[in-house]
Amino acid sequence: MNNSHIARVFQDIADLLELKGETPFKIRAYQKAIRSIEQLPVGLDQLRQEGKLRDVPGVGEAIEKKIVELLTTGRLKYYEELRSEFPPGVISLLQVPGIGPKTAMRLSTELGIRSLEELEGAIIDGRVEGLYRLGEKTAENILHHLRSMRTKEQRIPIGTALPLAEEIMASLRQTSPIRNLTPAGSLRRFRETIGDIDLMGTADDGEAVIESFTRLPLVKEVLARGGTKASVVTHRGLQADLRVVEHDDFGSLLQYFTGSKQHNIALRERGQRQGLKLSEYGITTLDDGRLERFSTEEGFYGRLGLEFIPPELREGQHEIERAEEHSIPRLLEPADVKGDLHLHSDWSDGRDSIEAMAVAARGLGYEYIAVTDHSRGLGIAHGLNEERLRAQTSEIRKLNENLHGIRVLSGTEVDIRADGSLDLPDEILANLDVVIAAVHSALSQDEDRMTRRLLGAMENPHVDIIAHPTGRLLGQREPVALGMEAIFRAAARTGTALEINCMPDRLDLRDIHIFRARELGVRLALGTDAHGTEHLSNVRFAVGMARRGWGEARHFLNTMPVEELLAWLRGRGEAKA
DNA sequence: GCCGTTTTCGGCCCGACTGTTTTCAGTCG
Repeated sequence: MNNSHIARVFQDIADLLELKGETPFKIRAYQKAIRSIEQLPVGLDQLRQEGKLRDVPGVGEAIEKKIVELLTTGRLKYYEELRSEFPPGVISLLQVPGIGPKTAMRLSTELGIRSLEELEGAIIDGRVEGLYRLGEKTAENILHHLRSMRTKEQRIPIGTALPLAEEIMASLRQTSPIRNLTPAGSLRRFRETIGDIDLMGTADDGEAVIESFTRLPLVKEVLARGGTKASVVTHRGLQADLRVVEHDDFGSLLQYFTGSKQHNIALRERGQRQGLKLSEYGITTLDDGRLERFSTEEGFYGRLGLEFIPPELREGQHEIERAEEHSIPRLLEPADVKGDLHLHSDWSDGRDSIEAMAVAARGLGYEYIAVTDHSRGLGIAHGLNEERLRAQTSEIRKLNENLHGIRVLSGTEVDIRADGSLDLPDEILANLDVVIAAVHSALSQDEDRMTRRLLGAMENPHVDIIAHPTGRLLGQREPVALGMEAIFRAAARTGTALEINCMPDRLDLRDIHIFRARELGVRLALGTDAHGTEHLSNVRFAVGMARRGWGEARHFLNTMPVEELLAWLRGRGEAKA
């Protein structure tokens, strides 16, 4: 029973308690615990063994007991009893926007509705609008949400959302007098998936800005339009909201709309203890009812005695305590990255030549790149055999004599075969500057086998980096079964770096893994896995993940200057051997 | 159900919108 299973059980419990009409505080207590569990960088089973379950924010005596019961028996008596109190299918009605606990219960008990299909039928038959306090408009509204749930994509990868947001912002800046335009919400916090695009800005003439926004070419439908706010649907079916606020309130509002919800709740609870009431309009002193407004977030946090908290850390975990101590680390920034350690050329399945990749990388201000084409086992990707790899290495040597301002390192992305052996012999690997190893096949192996497979690769003294360790593809493929804690400990022990793969559909390792790996002293490496020059800038997505994992420049290989990096790579090989 | 620079008991974030109301319940972010 892993963390997400347990979180799901608690989510069901929270929903059921809502249906039951339990006190909101009890429900919130569950929700707080759920958020914490979802963001936990270690397994609950491990915390239990260490006796640290109660250290998890929101886990007290009762929830701890329930976690232990779930871990040891795989079941939870309280949950089963609670479920038996309600007709089957009621919980599913809560997924529909506009349907809360009260409505769900009435639909279920008065009309016998047990599923979303039955709900749709009942609305069409006109049975729903007959219920007390449920009119025609409400029924219509529910039907609309019900149908759009089917067609609308749930959350989309940040790799799709951010470029789209930037496109919107660029055209809005051109066509309207908006100032301070910036993303808010999960986009600004750099979550790996985004529900909708939230944008904010200031302007003297808010209405003119809103007007321009709703007329942008990529707007497909205008959902709502007011004097200071509008919601539109863009051509990809993604919703975008714009808020135009007064300059003097910009800090308060940006803070509020950046979230996360849990962060804001924690912040307000803290404010309350200081006799302050926090809202999107500012900070009110409870004694005299005086409202202070803030044009910057720094001012807002400062008023609470906190240092500025980078948006990527605002998840309601420990960031507020750290800001109180003024001990928030200086997080990794794009400018810290001095090179790319994972990319492909037209020697394997890349599109561009090594030289073209090198020139593009130089344009980004890099000092070096490592060419890490696939090994022979990946036939479909034109993997290199020993002979071609030797030829490539000598071409790189020649290239380096003629190239200025950038150094090309020789390397490979060697396949880790199903049996754990590597696809190229050690003597070949020994001649390369950088060796990345990765799993590309037999992805359904069980946890024990897969873990041993990766551990074996890490023990090889020539392997420097493990690429995309969990193999997940966002929204398409689950991560492979892997004992992450064992992987992290082995990586720390052997000095093998783990990659944060920058491909927007991978982002692998993910934020909570980065957090834990770093905690255990694992070195991390940023790799774009670029198959063309245009992919090199994807590094920003991994920088975002790194920041969410509280990563600092010192945790990453790519922040070293080239000579230091080469020395590290050589020294590490010797130490392992 | 959690939790403590007021508290081991008594609090618990804050505001807005919508529809169905005649003063507000329900839902959302």
